[in-house]
Amino acid sequence: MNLRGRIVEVGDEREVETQYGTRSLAEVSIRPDGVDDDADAADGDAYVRVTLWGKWTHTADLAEPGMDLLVTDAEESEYRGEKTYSTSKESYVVLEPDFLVDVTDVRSWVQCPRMYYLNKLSGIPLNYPVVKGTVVHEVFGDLLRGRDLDDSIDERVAEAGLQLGLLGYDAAEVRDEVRRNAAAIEGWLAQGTLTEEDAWRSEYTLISPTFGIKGRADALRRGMPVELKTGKNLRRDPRFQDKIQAAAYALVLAERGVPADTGTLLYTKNTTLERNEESGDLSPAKEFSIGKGLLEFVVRKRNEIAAMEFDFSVPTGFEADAKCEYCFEKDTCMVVSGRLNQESKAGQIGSPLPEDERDYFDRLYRAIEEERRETHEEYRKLWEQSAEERAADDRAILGLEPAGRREIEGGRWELRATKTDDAVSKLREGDICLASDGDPVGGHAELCRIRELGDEVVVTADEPVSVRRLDVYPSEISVSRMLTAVHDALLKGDERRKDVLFGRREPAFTDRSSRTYIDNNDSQDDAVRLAVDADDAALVHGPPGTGKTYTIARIVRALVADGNRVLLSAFTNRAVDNALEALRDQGFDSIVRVGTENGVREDMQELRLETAGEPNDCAAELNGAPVVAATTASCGSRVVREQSFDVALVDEASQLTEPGTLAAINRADRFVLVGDHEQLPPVVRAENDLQRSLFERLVEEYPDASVMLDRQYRMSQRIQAFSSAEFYDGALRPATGEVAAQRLSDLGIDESVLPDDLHDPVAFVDSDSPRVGNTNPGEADRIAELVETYVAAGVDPDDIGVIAPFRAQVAEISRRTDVTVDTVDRFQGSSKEVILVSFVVSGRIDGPIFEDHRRINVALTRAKKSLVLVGDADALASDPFYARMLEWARR
DNA sequence: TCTCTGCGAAGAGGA
Repeated sequence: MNLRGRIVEVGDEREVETQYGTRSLAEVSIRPDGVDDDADAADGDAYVRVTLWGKWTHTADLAEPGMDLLVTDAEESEYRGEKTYSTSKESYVVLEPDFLVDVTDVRSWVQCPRMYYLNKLSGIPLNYPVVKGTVVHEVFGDLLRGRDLDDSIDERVAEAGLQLGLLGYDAAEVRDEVRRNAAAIEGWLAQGTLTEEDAWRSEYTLISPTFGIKGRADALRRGMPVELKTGKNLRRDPRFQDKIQAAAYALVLAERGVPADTGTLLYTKNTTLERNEESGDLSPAKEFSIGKGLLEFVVRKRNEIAAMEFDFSVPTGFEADAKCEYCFEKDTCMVVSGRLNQESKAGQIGSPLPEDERDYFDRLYRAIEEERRETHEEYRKLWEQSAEERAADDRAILGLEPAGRREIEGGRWELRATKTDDAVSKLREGDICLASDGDPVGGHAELCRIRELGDEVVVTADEPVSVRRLDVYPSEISVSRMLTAVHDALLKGDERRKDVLFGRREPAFTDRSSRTYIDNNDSQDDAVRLAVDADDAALVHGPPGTGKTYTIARIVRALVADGNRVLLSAFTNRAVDNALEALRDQGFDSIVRVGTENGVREDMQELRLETAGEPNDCAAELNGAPVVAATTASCGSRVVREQSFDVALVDEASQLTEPGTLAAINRADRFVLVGDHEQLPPVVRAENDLQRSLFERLVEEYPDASVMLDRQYRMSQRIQAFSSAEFYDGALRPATGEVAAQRLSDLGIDESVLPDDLHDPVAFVDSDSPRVGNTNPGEADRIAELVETYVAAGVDPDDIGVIAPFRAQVAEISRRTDVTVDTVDRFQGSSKEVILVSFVVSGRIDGPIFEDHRRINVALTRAKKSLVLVGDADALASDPFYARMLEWARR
């Protein structure tokens, strides 16, 4: 049986005499899953003792109370009337199984735990071995799928064009080198033993809930893992860490019931001309047998990582017997150790960062790692939640019926399936997701890209799968990039900027020009001047409708005119593209847009940087661009990390975590942040230090470095009044009399046909209807009627929007009307002539979504001419803030 | 059960 629970107590290791001789053991007490946390120790079933035998005492040594422990194939026995458990010959002991360790991380940990840590912290920079390695891996996959070698090389090298160009490589030389590597693969494939195509699988995605491991095997050959290495190894055996990697995949396969006892390492730099020193072998392939002992070793190493991550500790390198003098990362290791004052086997160089910077690092490191755990939680849901729960959570599309497959170019597959219901999900066209036969973890699953998501679903994948279900596949990328951003800011960041970030120096400004940039709006004009004059940082506070995007475009133009290279960034693709649209409207289009094909709006595609092609051309396009536009997530990408700018301008800065903002501003000497901390804050999964944006912190710290845009062009006076008073100290005002006085009649609507209670630009309709979960069907009915009323009065349905706090209510209302219905969060940044807000609550106002009043500020400031609040008056009146809102709406 | 956008998904190397 598998035994799992939370560790309560860990005993010391000791030795006992058994019939097999002296053996070591350690006892661990756990509270098994399913036993109530409050259960008393005296309660017989509350705790269970598990004896970990032999080498598993190593894992006991890492264990701490509070950690989760899993013992597979545990043996049950009675000892003095008490039921106890112990490890058996078949057992594995897994610490914190929910912490999913990547196979490549186990590999680097085995090399040196410090290398694991450094890779995580600083990310792997753009370098040739990695780029080439990726290309060779792709060509390998193509060959397995039966593709022509030259076609594959041409295409795969072209795909890496931008990266190769930035590294200064020429396509022809790379093709030659890849061809030499591929020759080793081809030669091996041609040895004749591998004729049955069915025995091969390429790029196999594996997740192991039991062992807490995830990864992608390069290939499976007759069920055995094959790892490709683009280096050279002339010795008889595979390198130890390479074996570990293959063995980790074998472990996951074992969980799936298909144990692998042999692993193959393919060293493609071993040419058939070079004879193996010891064995005389000519083959680049090295096989090794995978025994239980090796698998157990992998699990113990994996446990070391999980244990270290559990308490956020930092490895020193002494855990391993790797020799620092041979390590490529030695210098980096010593610098990081020195700056962060970490103990390290390699030693330290340089003096430690000031204490407040190290505190900041520790705080953010912890917060980011908490986010990582939340991401792992998302993986866990893949197998913990039932299919129906996942579908209800919008994380899966179920009930697909396979409707054909077709082999496409490159030996890949286009898979079709038909939807049997109209359930919604987070999945969008262009997303990477997990397509499966219905069981995403234990069954056949492939990572795929969604091409079409209508009644028919079309995906492309490396291998064919009968698509019955699609699941969101979580990614750690954003978490990893946050961490590297913090690393870059502290360890590579300019001292001058750090002084500003850490409150040691006020941002400085140089009077560069006294010219007027915008002549009909003083605060916008001030904002542009502030940004142009900033030597360090400028902050532009833009409440709803104040012409933020226009101002941003004007700032960028002014900066470029002064000879600056500008990075234009924002949290979302939509905001980036909006800023670009404004720039182009102002006649400026020397812009390169960095981003995925899917993320970039259709009309901005022509600005998008081509990442595939002739290396020199790709690199020149990027390097020569005076303005580069990308989301902050993209700013953390390997390519953009290589770029430098004079100024970084970040929109939606109030929605960004500090690390998210750092990712962009790290690339530049100076920065301009634009945002509104009275609107939505960053969305983070865990409650931690990431909840407050850098924008908000700096606006409060340096009021003199900020300008608030105070004229709004969106709402009538009546609509803006509450927001202005509650959130902007009354400083927000209509830009013109026309804006202030606008009414539906301006659209040619005869307002007299509207019922009396809708005559005022702000109206309240008491729904007096009960909340059901996160919906309020009665309120939804009322909203639909109101929409009809406006449409009947002549309002264009496109001019009407409905906002609700919960997605469930959004769905409820969407079923009743065709106008745009969305959550507050998704409505941020846009507006409509008429907005109806559904509050859902009844009884008492509670729940986190109502506590953050900034969300309400967003909801109430989307309407231009008419705003209708629909809710339960009694419930709203129970809270002072909402009571004030009611008073305003009912005036 | 609160809200949710991004991101290549992984990729290398030597005494």
